Amino acid sequence: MTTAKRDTYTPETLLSVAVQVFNDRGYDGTSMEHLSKAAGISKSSIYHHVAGKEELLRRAVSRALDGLFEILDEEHACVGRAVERLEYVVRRMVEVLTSELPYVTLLLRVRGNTATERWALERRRDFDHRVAELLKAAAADGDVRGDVEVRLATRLVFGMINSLVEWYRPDARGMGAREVADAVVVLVFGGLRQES
Amino acid sequence: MTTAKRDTYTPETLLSVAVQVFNDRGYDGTSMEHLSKAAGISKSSIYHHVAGKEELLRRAVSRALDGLFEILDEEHACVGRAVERLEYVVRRMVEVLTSELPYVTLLLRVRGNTATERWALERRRDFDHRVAELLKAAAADGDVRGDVEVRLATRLVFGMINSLVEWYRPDARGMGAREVADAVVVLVFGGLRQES
DNA sequence: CCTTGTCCCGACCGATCGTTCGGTTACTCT
DNA sequence: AGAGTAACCGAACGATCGGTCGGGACAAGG
Repeated sequence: MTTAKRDTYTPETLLSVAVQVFNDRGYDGTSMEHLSKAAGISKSSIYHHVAGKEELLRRAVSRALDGLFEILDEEHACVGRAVERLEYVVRRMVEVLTSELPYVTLLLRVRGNTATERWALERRRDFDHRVAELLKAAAADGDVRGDVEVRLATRLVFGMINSLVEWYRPDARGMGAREVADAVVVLVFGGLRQES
Repeated sequence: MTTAKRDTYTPETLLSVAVQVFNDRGYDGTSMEHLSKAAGISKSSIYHHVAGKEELLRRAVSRALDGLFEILDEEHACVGRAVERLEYVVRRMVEVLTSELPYVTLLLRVRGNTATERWALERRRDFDHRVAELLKAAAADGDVRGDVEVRLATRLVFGMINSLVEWYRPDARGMGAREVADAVVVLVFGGLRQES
């Protein structure tokens, strides 16, 4: 009775379809007609499951943001030397980006046209600031180079990590999330140059 | 007679206004009504200068792509050790990104919904491949670490550089294009860790 | 059998989309 | 002054937008 198997849509399964289309065409470039074609149900049927287009967006970016913020509550992100906590957060960010790829992709592309989008942008900024403070602490410890501004370095590192959503595809053989996380950590902390 | 001063719009001046609005609201999220408000002329007047919305997009991404491809033709990008050519290209990319910021921003956000957008994506891929070959050559020379896949490293470095369009603003005091270029080169090649 | 509720549909709503058109200004050149 | 034209405008086009509405199909429970 509780979780009887249904072959119909739930708000969650519909969301996974919608997010894919949003990422393909862009949120503004996606019409409810596009969604209905992709989901295989009529346009009006969508409104039986969700309140509208913007609710789909809100659910998606919420899921992405929740996944990111959970990182900061984990033990390894809270205790220990700042530079090690930073490395842990970077690695976990890559893991969340890859495991929640379509949702994070959508989050990183919101422009701020609606109230929902502006709320998403604000929460993103909060997360960025939390990580920036971590890097600042690592710099104060002397574990991170001091010749690059903390704010600037944070943005560049975020840029590298967030670029995952532009090219990472989970089905690519020989390129697991773990391998990407290792590469990101190596490049972020060690750089491109050969260490002889 | 040749370049008599006019206080009216040309396709170029109109483009600079349009690109700003495109970047604010997203291309699909921008209506011709939005453009007319921002430009201070009526919607129909826009069509006196350009063929339509898509031509504005094509002009903008063309300008960005031309600026990027010109880098590869410059002397320092063609002669010398691969790792040094790579460093030059990275530095010049940052300069082009900052000097042509709104146009490159628009370029990096096209999704591929129209023929124009797909053409832009294809040219972008060409450019990426050219730089990837440079990094590959540097790896063959032994000047770049071999424990990270060339393709992966290229994408991550591009991600860091391209993220400029998400936060760099030319009016920010104390943060010139030169300073950003230096920081990018330092981080890309040397990494975040303190070199003692 | 009949009711109840879930799930879905076609038809339609007012609004807005990108674009077109006929016509009016306002400046340039002779 | 008159002709020519670049720049602009309001009104309207068909299409599509996000969303609504009344009702049909179908399974579960009585």
